[in-house]
Amino acid sequence: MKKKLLISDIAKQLNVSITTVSFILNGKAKEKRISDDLTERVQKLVEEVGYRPNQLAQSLRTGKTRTIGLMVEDISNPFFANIARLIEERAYQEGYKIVYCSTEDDSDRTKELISMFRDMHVDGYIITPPQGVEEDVEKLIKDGFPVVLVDRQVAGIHTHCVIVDNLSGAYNATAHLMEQGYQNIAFVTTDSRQSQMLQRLEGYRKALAEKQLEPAVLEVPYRYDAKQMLRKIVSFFEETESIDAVLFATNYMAVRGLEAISQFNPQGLPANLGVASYDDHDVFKLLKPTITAVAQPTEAIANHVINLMLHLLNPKNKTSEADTIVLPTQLIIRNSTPRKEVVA
Amino acid sequence: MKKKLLISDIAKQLNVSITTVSFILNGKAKEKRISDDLTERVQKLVEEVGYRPNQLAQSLRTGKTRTIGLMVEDISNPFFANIARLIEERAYQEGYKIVYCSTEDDSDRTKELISMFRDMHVDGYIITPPQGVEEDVEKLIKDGFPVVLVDRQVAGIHTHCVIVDNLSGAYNATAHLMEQGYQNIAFVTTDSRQSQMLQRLEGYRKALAEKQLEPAVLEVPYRYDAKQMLRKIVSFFEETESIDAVLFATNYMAVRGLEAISQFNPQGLPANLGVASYDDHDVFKLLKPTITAVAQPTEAIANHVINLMLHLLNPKNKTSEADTIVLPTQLIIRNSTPRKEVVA
DNA sequence: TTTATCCGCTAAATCCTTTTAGCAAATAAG
DNA sequence: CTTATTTGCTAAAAGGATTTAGCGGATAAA
Repeated sequence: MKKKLLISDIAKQLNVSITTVSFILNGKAKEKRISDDLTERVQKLVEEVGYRPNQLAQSLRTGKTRTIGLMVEDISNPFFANIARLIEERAYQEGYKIVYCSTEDDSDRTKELISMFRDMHVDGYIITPPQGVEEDVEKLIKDGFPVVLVDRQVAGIHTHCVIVDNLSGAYNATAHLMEQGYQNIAFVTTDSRQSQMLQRLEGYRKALAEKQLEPAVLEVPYRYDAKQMLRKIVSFFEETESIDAVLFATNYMAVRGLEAISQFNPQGLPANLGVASYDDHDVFKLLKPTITAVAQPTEAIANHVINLMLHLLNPKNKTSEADTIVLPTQLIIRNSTPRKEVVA
Repeated sequence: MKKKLLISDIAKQLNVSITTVSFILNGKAKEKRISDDLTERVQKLVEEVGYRPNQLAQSLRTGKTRTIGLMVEDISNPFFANIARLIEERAYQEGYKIVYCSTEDDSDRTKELISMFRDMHVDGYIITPPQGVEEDVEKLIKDGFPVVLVDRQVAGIHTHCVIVDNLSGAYNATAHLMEQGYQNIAFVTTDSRQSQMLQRLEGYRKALAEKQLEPAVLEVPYRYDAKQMLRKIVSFFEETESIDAVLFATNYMAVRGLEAISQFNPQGLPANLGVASYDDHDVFKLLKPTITAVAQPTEAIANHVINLMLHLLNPKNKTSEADTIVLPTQLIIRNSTPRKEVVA
């Protein structure tokens, strides 16, 4: 295990000062009027011996770690996993590392994680905020850290934010089901008061109201595990028999819900049932009845988020106004009829 | 933005030396014979003012970051996302952070990531290694870093390793299909030479050989995207019409493959086709024909990995022999008949 | 009485950079 | 011929902790 090279080793080799080497390595050769000749010799040696500055020492001195903290609700949820993956990709290209973790939508846990990230000296924060962390996040902002919220907004936090048009998404999905002739459309959602969930509910209600149809909403407690959720959905369907179509508020609820439904029909899902889901899923196209889905623009979300963050991290940019980016969803219609895709 | 507290602030407040405070905070009060009285006063003040040591300074001095680098093939793959999630959970409990990233099974990328992790001074490495990184990983080991491999082995790397019994898993799935009466069982896999894939292939071949059945293997190039993969599978089925059952080597190939199959049957998947998949998937139970799956013990994998890593990170433990842990899979049989689960 | 040991704590070195302030020699300006 | 300015580089401080080596006085052992 050969011992790590130090900047002093480089300096000694070339009979120059540490300062000079540091300037050159940090691209300040010109600014500090180091001769081109010396600049080259230093760069050549550094290259040859493979010297790499100690990042801890660098960070200690500069206060920057070139690390971004990413807190999603659940990294094992494909929606977040995909976004994380795309953000990570871009971040690495720009010389940033990503540290991520799952909040589980728990405010205490989230507070702890924020504090952990502070301890780690991350340069910026990307967060899908649960309720109840307003103060902690506002504190981050007040302390001058770049903060970008994703997927949901929280009243009381005034910062940059990337979300999708949940209301229209749910509205369009519901409208589509109505166009197909369904009259008793249920909405299965969670009981959490996350903004994106409330907006989806509103979109559903709005579409029904326009046709004077009655809403039928099931709120499954957020903390329910797969089994409990399944049971809850089963009994909901038992109680409200007239239902002929369902809109699920998330893809994992759709999966669980379809499982519940199939318990009625050992032969499989009833072909006459109308099913739509907020958030698409790889396997929806395999199911019968095929499932219409509100696809979220994960790539666009990730791109906007990381662009915003990189912009904020660049000291050259003045701190711009907090702006909210709302991205459109796409309704992916999967009927027996030829499939079309329509921008919502 | 109140300025950060320093250890010197604490020391000054109590008229003691920085050293003393440091000893107390690091649990060396007894060892260094600091009086109980002073120890308490220091702890009380630290608590009151909320002092937290600067981790960068700590790490610079100690050389430890309490960070573990986790490199999986693809964090957006549910199998890895789940493992990552579980590992993260335990790591946080033990005061370790996890930094993770996706190798995409690309050796150059992986080498870069290893080098990045070194620069970050992570304390340990958890890796799903692609081919071609033997030297780099061996170097890590030689330099004294704890390294644990997951999901696959690579010849030439001699270190701790947690894998599953791929051969038996594939063997059991194939045997099950044969018991159901299927005679022409295809195996759809990737062309990558990853150890776990080769073992699955071997399990499949072994089962067929015992009954003198002919194998029919399709290797889809690893770099193919969803569309290309689909096309490849479609043409395979067209060419080999006699096939009456398929074993897919991964769950994402299964999803793609089922899509391909359903292109023949606009009504849905043919009910008489036998389908099994290595790696289970949330939605398999919704499909017709239901899909028998080789479930991997994600929780056990994650637990073994993190336990091993924590053990290695503990300086009290002598460096133990490199050992390979092989975990059993579970064959989840989903037939029209009542579902049973059998340990493989 | 002398020597050794223990007690309770601390000064200073160390980890490895970046950055501020400035020096000595050479050139330009007055 | 002074006095500024520029040039090319550097010494030393700073960043915030951990850790080694040790100090002066009190007690115990010989």
